[in-house]
Amino acid sequence: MTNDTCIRLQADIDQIKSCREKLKTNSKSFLQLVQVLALAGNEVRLKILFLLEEENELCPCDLSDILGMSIPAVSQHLRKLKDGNIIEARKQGQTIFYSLHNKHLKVLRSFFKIINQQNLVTV
Amino acid sequence: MTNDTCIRLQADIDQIKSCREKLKTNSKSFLQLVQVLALAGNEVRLKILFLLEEENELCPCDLSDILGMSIPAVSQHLRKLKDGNIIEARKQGQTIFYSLHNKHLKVLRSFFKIINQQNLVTV
DNA sequence: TACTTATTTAAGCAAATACTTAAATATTAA
DNA sequence: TTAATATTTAAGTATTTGCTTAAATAAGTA
Repeated sequence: MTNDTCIRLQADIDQIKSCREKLKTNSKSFLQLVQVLALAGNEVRLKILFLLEEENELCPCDLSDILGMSIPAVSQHLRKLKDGNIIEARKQGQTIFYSLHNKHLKVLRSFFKIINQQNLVTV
Repeated sequence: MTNDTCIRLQADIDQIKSCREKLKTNSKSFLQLVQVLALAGNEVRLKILFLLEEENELCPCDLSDILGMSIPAVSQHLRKLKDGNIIEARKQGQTIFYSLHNKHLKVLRSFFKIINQQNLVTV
């Protein structure tokens, strides 16, 4: 703690303590949610998630076609989503179908809801 | 379109077209939502947003104290949130109080709801 | 006026991100 | 077994991110 730390004279010590405790209480929730938000906070990945919700399952090849980007690029996004337990893979022959994982469906659905609502408003 | 493009033999052309259209229809919504998700998808910023919801308003100084990080670091996060119209500033003397901006309250509230729900489940 | 306080801004830098191309893996077809 | 297809992985790179420290603003105080 160097002397350039800013402790306001009027700072409410109790408020600050209470805030620290709130953060501590919810620390796990923050970590979990941040992970999902960070993954969904990328245009390509949000589109992938949205499409998986709409179409149930899609393969990297189709996604690459739909999104107009290279297969490795799509594949790397899928890997991140899979590592985060947000999507899961099903293999059928040489094709791999990705779909939304149950674990974070609730959170994701709240995103999709927003997308659809925004659409109703802005159009 | 190089020859290494992957167009599956069994690809459902209609499905792909329909997906492309869905993306186009929602393109604005994606951009808007992605911006919020990306900003909230950082642990420090999510905590700041959560605290602002809980405490109504806080200054950079208190946030730095609560979060245990330097003032410039906090200030730079606040700037991003302000640039994204997620928070707004009120000046009182030499103190600047930040609070959640109306524009994205709905989206943010859905995040906070998740945090609180997760907490009920995991504890 | 000079000093302290609250905050921002700027420059610098290490780490993370998101792509590219090329190579590796695995399944199916000839 | 060889070739084609679907996908992943790896290496390289430009850009972005999130911090640090130091300096600049701006408001209140002595």
